[in-house]
Amino acid sequence: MIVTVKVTNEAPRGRPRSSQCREAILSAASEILKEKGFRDLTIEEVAARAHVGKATIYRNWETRGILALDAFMVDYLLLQPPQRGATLEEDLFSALAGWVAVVDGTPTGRALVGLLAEAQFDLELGKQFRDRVVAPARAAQRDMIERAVARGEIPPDTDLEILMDLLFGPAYLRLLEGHQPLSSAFVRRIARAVALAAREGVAVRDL
Amino acid sequence: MIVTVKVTNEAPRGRPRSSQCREAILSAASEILKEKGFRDLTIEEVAARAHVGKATIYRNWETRGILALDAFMVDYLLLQPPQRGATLEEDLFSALAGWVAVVDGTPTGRALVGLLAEAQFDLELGKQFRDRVVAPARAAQRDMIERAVARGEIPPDTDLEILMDLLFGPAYLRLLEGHQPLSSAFVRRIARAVALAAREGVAVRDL
Amino acid sequence: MIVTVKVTNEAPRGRPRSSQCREAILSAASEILKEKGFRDLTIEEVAARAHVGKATIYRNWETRGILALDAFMVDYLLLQPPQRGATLEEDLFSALAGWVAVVDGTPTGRALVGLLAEAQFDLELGKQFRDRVVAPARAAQRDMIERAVARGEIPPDTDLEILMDLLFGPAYLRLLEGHQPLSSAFVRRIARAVALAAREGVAVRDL
Amino acid sequence: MIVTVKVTNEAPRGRPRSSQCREAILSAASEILKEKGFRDLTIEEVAARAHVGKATIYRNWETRGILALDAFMVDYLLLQPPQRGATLEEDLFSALAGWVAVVDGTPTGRALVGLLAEAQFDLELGKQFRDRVVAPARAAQRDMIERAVARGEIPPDTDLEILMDLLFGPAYLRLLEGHQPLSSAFVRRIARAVALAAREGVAVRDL
DNA sequence: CCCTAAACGAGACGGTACGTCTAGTCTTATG
DNA sequence: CATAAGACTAGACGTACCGTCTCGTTTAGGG
Repeated sequence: MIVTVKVTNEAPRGRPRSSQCREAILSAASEILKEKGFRDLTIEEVAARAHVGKATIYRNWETRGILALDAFMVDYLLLQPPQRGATLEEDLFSALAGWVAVVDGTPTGRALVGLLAEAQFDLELGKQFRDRVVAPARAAQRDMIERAVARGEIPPDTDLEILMDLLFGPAYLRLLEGHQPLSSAFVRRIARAVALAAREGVAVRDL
Repeated sequence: MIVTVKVTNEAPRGRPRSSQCREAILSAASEILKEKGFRDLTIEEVAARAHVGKATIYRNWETRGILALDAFMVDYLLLQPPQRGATLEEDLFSALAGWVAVVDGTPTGRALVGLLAEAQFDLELGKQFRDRVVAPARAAQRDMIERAVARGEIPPDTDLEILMDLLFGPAYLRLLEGHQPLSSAFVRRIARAVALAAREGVAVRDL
Repeated sequence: MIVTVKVTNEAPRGRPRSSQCREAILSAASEILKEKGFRDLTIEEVAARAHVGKATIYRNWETRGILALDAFMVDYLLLQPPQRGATLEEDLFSALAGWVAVVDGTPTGRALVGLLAEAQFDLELGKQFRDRVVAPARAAQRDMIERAVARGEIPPDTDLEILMDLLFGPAYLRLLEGHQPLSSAFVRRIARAVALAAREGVAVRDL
Repeated sequence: MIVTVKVTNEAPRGRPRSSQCREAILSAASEILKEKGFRDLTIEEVAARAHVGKATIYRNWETRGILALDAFMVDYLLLQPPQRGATLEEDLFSALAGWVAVVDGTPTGRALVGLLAEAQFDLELGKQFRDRVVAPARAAQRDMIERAVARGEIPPDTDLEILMDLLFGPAYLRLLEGHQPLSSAFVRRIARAVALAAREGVAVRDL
């Protein structure tokens, strides 16, 4: 497959790529992703539903995975609600509970898992997933930690990454393995444990 | 697809199924799983490498996923080392460090993720994954908790499930998303945080 | 493309190729050839009409051209009538008139031209066309010449090839270029001219 | 497809059609015709080689076939040499030998066959082929017959069409089917046979 | 010791989807 | 307004696998 990416800043020649097209393709892909999941999302069907030639899809997206990521982002980002509580534990709870609401038993959740699996092999997809999903989420969560530091709840050099991994990791695990439900009791306890660890300085950088 | 499962205890008629066959298939599947990952494991290639007809594979395994699970188990179980330390934190550390050694940057790790993704759609695979991978692991870990209870380190009605999710979840997350390395500093801090939470009774059942 | 042709006389292994299949494909191809001509005969449509996978077609025929040749043969050979007259001119007339009836304004005629054009590029098709269409026709015509020799109408070492080219060439030309009709007056005159040339020994070998 | 044909004689508005363009297109088409033959001449490649938009080609030529005919004409006409001998047979021989030299084993010959095949389906191409290739050739050949009539070699009401079909038909046949070579012995005998037929009045109109 | 019946290898079968290519049309900016 | 460039819809190309099937060939019991 060949995807030409413009590098120079010459004047663009020929017919410009249609944004209508891109939107039709994304919304078709999004539909299929919800109905059938990532595994059964085929370029052929996206093209048919969007009334678009297959070449137009290949012209705009390098791989099926990256197309699916774009389609996934629409729903995933829209549903992420920001929250601000009085204590770190409250913030942690609402962040995790919000995520659980979006992914537990939903098409979005299944799509997320499918993308993660695909990203193990499609390295470009992995990179984009980190840049476009993980990094923005972490940036948004940084504020939560900073406010807790400002309140004096936790040490100033607390490592955001470890704390967020401790918070979301257990939930990812239950989402993936399905061995236990993502109940609100679970969310509450995880938030409490993470808050405790943070307060006790387990996550400070120079440990 | 039709897989006949014998229920009655009649005498088996005809040529018995060959265990040589099963082994050849499993080892071919295992090879491919390591070389190319779950996504690129095709029945066609397994059959060719094992010098076996495709029907023989379909006769013995319901789906590609379950075949891959069987192939995966060989490596995954062999490499799981049991450990017994002096404190809960030591035990948690060695358990997590052992798991990380098996999956971080290894074919086994990539296979694990592929299987988890497939299990979102192949429900039977999900069930078998829980029964044959998750459940035995948890059973093995139960001893670790019980010894900590016996030593008086943690409350007696501590919930194993939450504790193990707290321990392994963050590592799964880093394995999946690759946003941060599975360093030994990471493992150490996670073990410390989980031990702390356990001691403080965050995971007791009636919370 | 890869088409395996058996050369050795080993026992055949695996499922034998289905003749039903071959027949269904040929009759679908024949239909399309008549309806739309060689240019618009696509493997895709043959497969669809014959309720057959595309791979089955590619497994049995090297190229679209050779498939079309096989389909063409059915009609072309069936319609070739043998004739025996009292004089060479009568024989020549009935041979040419028979051919004209089969190809003038018929799907078979258009198919013939399409195959000839394709054969300019598909050398294997050209070879098979000569072996399976031209050579048998010439063999059948040889009898006509031999009888004329036996009757003493023409010299004994008359060259069949030249005579037949003189007979059919003009008709091919009108078929191809369509500049003049393939009328029965035309057929009559051509037969007379060829008979005359033959009698006068224009086609003897050592000329 | 839509081809706008100007009927009125209004003053032309806007940028005039470039003749440079037409030439670039024709010479690109001619190149490809020689390299790959008619079957593999694609509008896409012509446009690319001529540094021309595809629309410009469609604006100037109705079909691929007619473009190819235009490209073909350049070579075909250039190479047709006129000849004048002392007898009809000499004239016939030199006419046929000249044609054979142009088409036997040459790209021009293969292009000729491709065009003839295409013309079976593209009726407009067939018409243009007759008007621009066949008709001028016959007009040129008329002189040969008239001179033979003037010399008293052949009857005055000899049918040019039949005679030329008898002359060129056999050569077309060998060109198409390739069953026998277009040797000079072949050309000589055909010329002799046609001259004989003409002398004997086989081609007179009221036969 | 043959008979029976299922398992075996091989690979053909009807399908689906792949990623590429070309057709013929449409839409920009440029001349 | 013609042009070069190239994006657009449409659909065929030849390939790779899917899961099923149909062969001829083993390979065990049970008669």
